[in-house]
Amino acid sequence: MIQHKGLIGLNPPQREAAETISGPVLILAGAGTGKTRVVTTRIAGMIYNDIPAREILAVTFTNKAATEMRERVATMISQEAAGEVTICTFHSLCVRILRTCIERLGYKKNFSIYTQSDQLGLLKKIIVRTAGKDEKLDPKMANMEISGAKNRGEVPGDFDDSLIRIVYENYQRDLKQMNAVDFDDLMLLAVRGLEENPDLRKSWQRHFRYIMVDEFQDTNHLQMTLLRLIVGKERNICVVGDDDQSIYGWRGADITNILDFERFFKGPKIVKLEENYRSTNTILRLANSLIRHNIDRREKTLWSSKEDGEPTKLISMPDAETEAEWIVNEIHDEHRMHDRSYNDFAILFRMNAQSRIFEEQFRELEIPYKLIGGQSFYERREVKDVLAYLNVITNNDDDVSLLRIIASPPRGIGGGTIEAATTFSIERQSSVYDALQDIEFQASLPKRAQNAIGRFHELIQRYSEFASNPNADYAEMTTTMLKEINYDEYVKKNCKTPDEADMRRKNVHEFLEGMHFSMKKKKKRGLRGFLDGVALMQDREERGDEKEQGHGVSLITMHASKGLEFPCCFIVGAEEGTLPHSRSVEEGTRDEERRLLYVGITRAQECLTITWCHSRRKYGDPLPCMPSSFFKELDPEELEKVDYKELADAPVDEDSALDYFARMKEMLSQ
DNA sequence: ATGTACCTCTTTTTT
DNA sequence: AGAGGTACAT
Repeated sequence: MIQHKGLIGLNPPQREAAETISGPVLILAGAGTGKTRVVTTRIAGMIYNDIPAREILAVTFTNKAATEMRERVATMISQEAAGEVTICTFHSLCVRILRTCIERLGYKKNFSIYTQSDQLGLLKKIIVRTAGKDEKLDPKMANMEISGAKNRGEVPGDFDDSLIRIVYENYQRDLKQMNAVDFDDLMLLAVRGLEENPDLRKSWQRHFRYIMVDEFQDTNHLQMTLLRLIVGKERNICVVGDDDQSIYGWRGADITNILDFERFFKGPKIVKLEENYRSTNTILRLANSLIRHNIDRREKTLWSSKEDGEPTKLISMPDAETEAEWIVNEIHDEHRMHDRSYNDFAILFRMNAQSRIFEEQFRELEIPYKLIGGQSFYERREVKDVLAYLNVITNNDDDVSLLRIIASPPRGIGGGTIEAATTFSIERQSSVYDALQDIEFQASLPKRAQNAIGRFHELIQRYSEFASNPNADYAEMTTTMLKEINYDEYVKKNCKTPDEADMRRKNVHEFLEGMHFSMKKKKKRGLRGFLDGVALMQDREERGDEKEQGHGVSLITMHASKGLEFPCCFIVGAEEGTLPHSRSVEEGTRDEERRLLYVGITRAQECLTITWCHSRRKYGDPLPCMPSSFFKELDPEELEKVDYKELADAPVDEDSALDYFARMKEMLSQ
């Protein structure tokens, strides 16, 4: 291994992790231990050691992580070499594999990718169709079951429950009929493609001789299988992760992948990173004291060379309104009196619904905030409509998208016709689009409906043809089409307020601009490629250089906070039933909730406050609450327990008050 | 075929 | 408290 300047400044374990480039490597990187730095240095090191950049693959979970890694690698090595390294998400890797081989698996090349909401829509229809309207099987539940089954490699026949078995069967059949795949299929089919075709397997193994995986604790069974298929004889696989931050078990992440890594790749070099560069020792000791209570884990103890800090405050609040009010005031004061940037603060909660009350408070005091996560841009109704049009244009068989657009805007094809067409398509095993065109089917319809279908068909056909030209300007095409169908008017009609209409119109506009921009940047990937990109992108940013990232206090779920850090964190709503969530207690996944709190605690750099409420509204009316049972597990030495009453009666801090007046004076004198 | 009013049900986390 | 769905009216 040739030394290079990137290695300077790494601590000994970091350096060891970065320098070991052949054979299996497991890097156990605790929170805030400089994981990304190690990974990027490792990639740079490989390049310095003359490993061709194109043979390196780094897999992440999110587009955001991939982009970040790409950028950081680019600062360490030549721009050119950085561009040759493949850094992508699991899902886009699979799309890449499938676009070349999916025909061998019985799908057409132009397959559509269904997002979660597409899946749920389809499942709901199937449930109604097979079990009747008042079936209480929740589509979300069904989706979870099916997704779990796919990840475990189970077929419908493996289900005892006959309803879910039939729904699973129908779901899979319909997807294939529509030439569509869901997120799990992406993994599943890529795995199947590689398993069934040794030639493909060989060629991908030769292509990527060096493989790295980020956030390895989040991998599921299928992803592990995929890795084992593309890792060649040299076994140059390096995984980085932290079992203590495994918080996606409910989504199929299999923590045994990291706990039993040796079982899959024998004799790995294991490196532990425990020196933390983020938090005060006070916070780290608190975090360590909590996570120690998990039994199945790789022992790690975070430490820092930094000094101790303020003890963590544990505050009880009467209710969620007071909690929000107090915290927002606290942030306001900190900002005014100690000149702290609003960017330094984050409010961490268990579920998105908890953010609303904080938003209200922030708006009242006119404090800037940013909601991280939440509804994605691409989940907005109007954006989904436009996407559905584009999906139908690229893949006529995509029934879910077709049914979405066929009455948006209304064009004289109503419920009756749609239902008849759906039934007909099921009988004939054809797509709804084809059913609509069927002469026999049309004969059963009134003249009016026939004409309406004719016009709709002509529209789609015309744009499909246009889109098949690889050099077409798709953004321009979409704009024209939306004008032709008078989409603006439709949006306006369906909005309660003019403001809302404006907003939606702006979203469509923004989408078109993003599309224009993205098509210009990556010209050759075509409309299909653009749609793939959108389907695989939950993170809203990537299109966002022009738009300011937004600044202010971060409102974020603990799940979404993984990987981030803030000087001051507030973990709110730490009540039994919310922070270990009641459902996780029922399901026996309390350990994962503990890790979630651990992730929350380790986000804080300098100060941390944890709050809980004696009472919280649920479904509208107040409900008494108990403090989180995790409090007993936190080292009391590191905590300062406070009751809200003490805060309310507390005299104003004299120093800060003086400081504040001094500032005001200064401001006024200018 | 479309639009409106009420009624229900829901609330975990999302790559 | 809010969204989404159903039933009914236009």
